Amino acid sequence: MPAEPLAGLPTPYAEAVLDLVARIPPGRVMTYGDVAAALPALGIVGGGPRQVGSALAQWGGGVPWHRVIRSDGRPASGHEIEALARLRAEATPLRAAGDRVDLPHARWTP
DNA sequence: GCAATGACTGGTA
DNA sequence: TTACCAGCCATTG
Repeated sequence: MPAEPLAGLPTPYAEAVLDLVARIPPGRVMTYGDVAAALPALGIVGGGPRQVGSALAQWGGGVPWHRVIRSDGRPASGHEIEALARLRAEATPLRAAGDRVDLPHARWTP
């Protein structure tokens, strides 16, 4: 069955992004920059935070994309409400205001 | 082949 | 704390 609802084939970089995002444990998060920085360690080179965002925007429907946030602790633009709701449901450490992730505590690295 | 785009980042105000 | 700016780089049209 088709797992990708959109375009034909994810790029190799996108596949690596999806694979890594799928490994993020519940209650933890990674920033787009962290994901981009971790890919070379998996054998994938090139790209940057923007390519991670693009990959999730197109093919992120099958992975916990809400566990990937911006460097300032805020979730992806356009999905902040839904992402925060899911993070809260997973007991992800949030800041007192409850509108951002407590990065120092919630950040995860493979 | 070239120009525009984007679920970003870091620095400065 | 938020807001704006310039740089970044694969993907897309």
